[in-house]
Formats: sequence, C-alpha cells, structure tokens
Amino acid sequence: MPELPEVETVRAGIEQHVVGRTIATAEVFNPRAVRRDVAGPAGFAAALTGRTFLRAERRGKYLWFALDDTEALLAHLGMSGQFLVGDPVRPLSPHVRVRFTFTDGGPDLRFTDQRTFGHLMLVPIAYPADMSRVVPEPIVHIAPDPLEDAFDAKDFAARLRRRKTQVKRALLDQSLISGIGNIYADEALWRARLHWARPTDTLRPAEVSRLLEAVREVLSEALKAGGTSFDALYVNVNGESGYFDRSLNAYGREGEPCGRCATPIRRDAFMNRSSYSCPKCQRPSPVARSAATPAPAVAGGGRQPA
DNA sequence: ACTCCCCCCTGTTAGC
DNA sequence: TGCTAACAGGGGGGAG
Repeated sequence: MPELPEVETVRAGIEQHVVGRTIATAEVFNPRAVRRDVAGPAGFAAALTGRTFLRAERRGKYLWFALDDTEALLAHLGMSGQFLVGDPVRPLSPHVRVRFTFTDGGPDLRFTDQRTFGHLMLVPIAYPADMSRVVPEPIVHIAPDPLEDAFDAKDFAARLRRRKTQVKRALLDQSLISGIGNIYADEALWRARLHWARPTDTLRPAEVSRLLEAVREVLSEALKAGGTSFDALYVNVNGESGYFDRSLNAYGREGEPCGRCATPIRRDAFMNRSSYSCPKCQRPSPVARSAATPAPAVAGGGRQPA
C-alpha cells in the first residue's frame, strides 16, 4: 500500500521525531508483527530496550533505523502499516502491534497495522568505519530505487529489456527497480503512454527512457504532496494524509475522462488487482496503431484485455 | 535461473 | 436489512 513517496514521508517523520532518542520500553502486542525476527516477541522487545535510534534510512519500500554500527531495526509497512508519533498517554488503538516509549518521556512511537502484512525485525548490519551507507542483509535482493544515488539507469534499461514479461510486472518487481507499487506503476505508464501488458523485450530504448523519466517525475511529485491517501490507511507519523490522490491521472479513475484525450479510463484485472489505463493513449503495442482492429494478441501473455 | 501464483490478514463496499 | 463476494496501496516462498 504505501509506496516510495509514502514510505519516504514516514522515514522523514521518524528522522525528525525519533532519531536521537533512546527506547525506554518496547512492547509487542501482536507476535505476527515480528514474525521474521528469530528472537520472537519477548526477545525482540528485550533487545530493543535501551537502544538509541541513530538514523532513519530507506530503500524502496523498506525502512531501517541504525541502533549502533552493527545492528538496525528493519521495517516494512506492508499494505496498512503506519508509524505514529504522539502523546504516550493517548488511548491505544486496536491495531497497534508494537509500541516504543522513550527515556525522555516524550512522544511514543506506535507501529499500527490493520492487515498485519507489515513487520519489524532486529537485523545485523555492518557499517564501515566512516558509517557510509550499507543495506541490511535481509534486503540485499531489493534493487536500488530510482531516487537514490546507487540507481543505475543504464543497468536498469538493459535488465528490463532482457526480461520476458510485461512491463507493469517488471515495474512491480522490487528486485529490478524498487519503490513502485500499483498506484505509481499505473501513473508512470500513463505518463509514458505505455500499455501495462507491453512485453518488456519489445521496448525501444527511447521508450525505456521515457518510462524511467515518468517514474521519477511521478514519485517526486507525489513525495512533494506527502504521498497518496485514499483512506485512513496511509498517514504520516503525525496522522496526516497526503494529497497526491488529487493529481492521479489513471489509478482509481475508471470511467473518468483521460486528462490528455478525454477517453474514459478503463480498469483491467491484473495479478488479482487492477490496472487502470487510457485505452487510446496507451495502446498494447506500437503495431496496434496501424492495425484496423483494436489490438493483436499480446505476445507470450495469454492475457487478453477483457 | 526465471517467471508466476498463492497466500498471509482485516475491513469496507458492492451486489444480490 | 443482511449475507456474501470482491477488492484494497505488498512481498515471500515455492511450484513450474
């Protein structure tokens, strides 16, 4: 649910409100929230007590907080995870899974997660002497995201075109490019005028450049708007919604006019979810443009635009 | 080595 | 009104 702009907004909130503070107590209310931590709920809580948040880092949709030069708290928000900072005596909502209080007696930090797809875990991390950036071992398979220095556009283009899949599946594959989810995949494809089912191995270099440009634009613009909130499930650490939903051109706009050509946006079933696109601006393949019929069968897919 | 699909959850909403 | 099914921003693990 939260994609790069939402997760980055949360990271910045933790950096501002939590970094530099020392944990007084850690409580795990739902063991599922720490299911990937080998120490279990009690071990996790004990290991976090007395530790200090030193910095707040992110790659794609993963967050981690250095506790010293050898360990970090790794977090993923899943579909509905939130980090909320607030008055420690406010009522505990039913979806709070983990709670941290701090030795300064100030605002506490609550990991709240309705659907429990998110998780927290204490992980080893080997920071070099100069404390330069490193990524925790459990997420080494996550590719750099398009807003970080380590992202290599040429390498991404080459790997993308080598894939035998559809372009939207590739955009959602966090081991190829990270940080993009269903909303921003649809938005980037709309901006780049590419159909979601386009076979990656038919993409021309110029189309890949256009796509990457669109990805960077939409992620940056959404970040400036504080992310996209359709409902109360995404909010920043202060409980405030983002307002990028007002700027969406495709996602969630079935039947509404395309901002470029006024053709109604369509919704297709895709990977047990939805794909929104403009049937006129985003043709299945360049060949379709010259054909009298709407579109030839999608190569290698077996998936027809229903 | 890839690619794809199911499944993990809870809550809301559309449809009968 | 009330039940049921579909759907929701993600990703790991295993099947093929």
